[in-house]
Amino acid sequence: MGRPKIEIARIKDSAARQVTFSKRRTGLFKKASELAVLCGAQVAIVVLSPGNKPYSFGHPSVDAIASKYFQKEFNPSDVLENSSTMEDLNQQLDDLQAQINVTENEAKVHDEILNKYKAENFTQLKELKDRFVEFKDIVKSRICDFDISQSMILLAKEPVIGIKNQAA
Amino acid sequence: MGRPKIEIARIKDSAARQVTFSKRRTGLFKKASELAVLCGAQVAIVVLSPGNKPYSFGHPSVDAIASKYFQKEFNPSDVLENSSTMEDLNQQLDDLQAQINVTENEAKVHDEILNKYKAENFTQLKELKDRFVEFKDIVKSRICDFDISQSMILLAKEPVIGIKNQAA
DNA sequence: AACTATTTATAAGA
DNA sequence: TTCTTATAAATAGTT
Repeated sequence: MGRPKIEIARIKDSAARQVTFSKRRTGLFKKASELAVLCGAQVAIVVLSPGNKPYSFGHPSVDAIASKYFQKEFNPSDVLENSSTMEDLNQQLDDLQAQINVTENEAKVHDEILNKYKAENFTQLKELKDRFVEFKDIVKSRICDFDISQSMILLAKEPVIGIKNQAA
Repeated sequence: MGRPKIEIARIKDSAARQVTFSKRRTGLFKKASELAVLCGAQVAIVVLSPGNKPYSFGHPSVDAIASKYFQKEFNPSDVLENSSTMEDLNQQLDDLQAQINVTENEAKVHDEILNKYKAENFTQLKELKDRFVEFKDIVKSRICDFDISQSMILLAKEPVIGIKNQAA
């Protein structure tokens, strides 16, 4: 970067941190804008400063992108009964297993390229985290979308107990 | 940028556009990560490709930042907030993010121990896969056992949510 | 998936 | 803060 190479770690000096925050936030938004224009992509960014002050960038808008992102294929009416959803889940699982298998095999072959696969696993890990977030969102939205008093639920490691007792 | 200076306008050639999308998306997420770490900021990015395929980056998570940004209350009742289930999910997410952060930092420090972390990531990956399987099974069992239109879905390690509101 | 020439981003300093 | 400048980092086109 500038003259010195810096390490990516929290900047201790608060004035310097503020300056860097301002510069890099501007740079990030510029990059986002370029990505959107060059590639016809939609990009939404929300940045919260350490003091929780929000800054946002959206192309076309944060709201539009957020609603797409959070709704996705999971609308209250067609969420889980939709067989394609289950197929999606199965497909995702298959893909995941395939990735694991590939990684496992390749890792045995070339010790030299372990680092590369390490990086790929890391990406997968982050993607899985996002998927996990997604699940949580689904749960949350389901709870929001229906009257709690009408329902019972359950997310269980083991199959659900007590639902039938609701009527009782 | 590379050899030629390019103008920021939609790339016409679709193959080239895809390549640029991939490169710049990676670069954008890296910049976002650096901003978050350097400045202690929270950053969420959602990118939708022209084909609407979603990619996301979140530090600590898209979900957490979106919740703050939109200031949404997700609970029609306040049951959820007291739910140990949601807390568990959030805790798991936090742990996951923490693991990711740790790995990310450590990997930069000691190249020599990359393989060790690789192995740990791999373990985490498999554990996540198991968790994903678990989710899927839960979903599937719920679909089998209940009429979706009459039900709500609840993710809980224990069936503790909302029962008390039934009478209300 | 690499390479590399070049542009772009930016850390310090003024 | 804004501008400057040296230098690190990103990346467009190529192979």
